[in-house]
Amino acid sequence: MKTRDKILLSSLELFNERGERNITTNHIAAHLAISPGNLYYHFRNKSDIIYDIFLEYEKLVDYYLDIPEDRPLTVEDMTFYLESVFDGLWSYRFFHRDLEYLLDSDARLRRDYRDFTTRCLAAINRIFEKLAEAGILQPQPEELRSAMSLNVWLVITNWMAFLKTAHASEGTGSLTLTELKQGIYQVLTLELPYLTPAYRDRVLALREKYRPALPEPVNDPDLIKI
Amino acid sequence: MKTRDKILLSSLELFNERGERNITTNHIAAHLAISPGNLYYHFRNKSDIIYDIFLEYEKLVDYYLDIPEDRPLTVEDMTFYLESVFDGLWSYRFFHRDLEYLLDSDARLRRDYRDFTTRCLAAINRIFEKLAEAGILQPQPEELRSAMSLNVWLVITNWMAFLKTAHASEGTGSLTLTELKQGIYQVLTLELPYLTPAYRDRVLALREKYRPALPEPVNDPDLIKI
DNA sequence: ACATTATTAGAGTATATACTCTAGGCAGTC
DNA sequence: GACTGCCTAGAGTATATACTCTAATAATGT
Repeated sequence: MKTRDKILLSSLELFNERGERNITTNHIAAHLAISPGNLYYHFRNKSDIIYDIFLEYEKLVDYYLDIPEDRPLTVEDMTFYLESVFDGLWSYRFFHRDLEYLLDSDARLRRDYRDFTTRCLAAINRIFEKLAEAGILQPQPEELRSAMSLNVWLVITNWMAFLKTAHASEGTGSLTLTELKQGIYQVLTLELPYLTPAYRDRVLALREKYRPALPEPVNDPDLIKI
Repeated sequence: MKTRDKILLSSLELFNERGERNITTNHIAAHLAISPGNLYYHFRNKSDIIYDIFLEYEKLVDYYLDIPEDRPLTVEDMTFYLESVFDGLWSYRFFHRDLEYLLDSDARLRRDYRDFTTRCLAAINRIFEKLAEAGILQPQPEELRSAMSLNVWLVITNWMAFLKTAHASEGTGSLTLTELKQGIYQVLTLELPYLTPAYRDRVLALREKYRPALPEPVNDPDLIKI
């Protein structure tokens, strides 16, 4: 693998595990056992590394959120979207953690992220629309649909931060992909009132699959440690 | 005013405006025209300043979220809760911005914030319960109510971060209290499907008051700059 | 008046961080 | 074999940051 790609990979790994704020370019170089000079040969600065990682993230999510326009959506599609989005969020979880600072330090990133958000919101909106066309959700006026889409976006992007703060310990091992996907439970909770009778039971059953093991995730007394 | 209090006040102001990450203890001292030594006479370290500010924040929100148990809740109460919570969020907005880092650097804060979250979620839950008792919302099983409360919490605590990222510029002046309160619109959107027919129109009218001026807040092309 | 305590100034320090600079290795190729 | 273009090492640097230390000044009590 090329050094440039190794830098991106290691950076992502370290950022995810310990937070962008805690990882310096020297850390990244040391982790790869290369010299700082070498790192700076491949990237002009730390921002450029982060920007490149964002481009990967963007590409991944755009790929996941591609909506087929030639056929109706199914419950399986919805499951896939939810699973995929949370997978992506997990893989690039450092990004949302320090989002505001990152956007403040890089105008490029700010602009691109803004467009990215707009695209995501439009995709969520379109998914709702198509789920209504497919008879899974009751059709709703555009105004309500876009407010709902925004709520879904807020829940999705904030779910991980919530989990981290709700946890007692700060270790990386105490937050798992499984827990993260309980966010799907929360998103499905948002859809609940709009389900058509025909699909209600089916989606309710799906939601159950993601229900947190303990009655209240917040009160999780860490009896069960991973 | 005592120096100690001036330090807390200035810190909060600077943190809110430029982010905790960008404000050093030397900045705070310089802003107050006092020496670093003086600052460190009053606070052992930066974490202690932040912790004290959190205690204020906690106290404020706990005060706001005090729920009267001797009478039913009204729509005015609900409005008050929403307005108050967003006011508090605005006054201490730096806190949620760097939350994860702050919790990772201070075990005390982590523990206290966890309890704070639990209390807030319980309060939201209780508000929903009492709004149902008052005939404003349809009663729901505890399981759904707590999932809803969590969604409300996620929307509230993430709303500001969303606004900041959705904005094109990074200036502090471009984000206003009015915009922030459009978050109330989003929270009321969550309640919408559970409103009783008797109160539906009234809450819908209330919600309209907070509706974003432009059709899509995300696409806000900054035509109207504050 | 005197002693004690609380507060403040301001220079200073150890460490970290993002980044630079120079020298050189290594593959291919004429 | 030497030239060229890409890659790498590693020492080094300017700046920032959280925090310390000493001495002086103000406030307070007796």
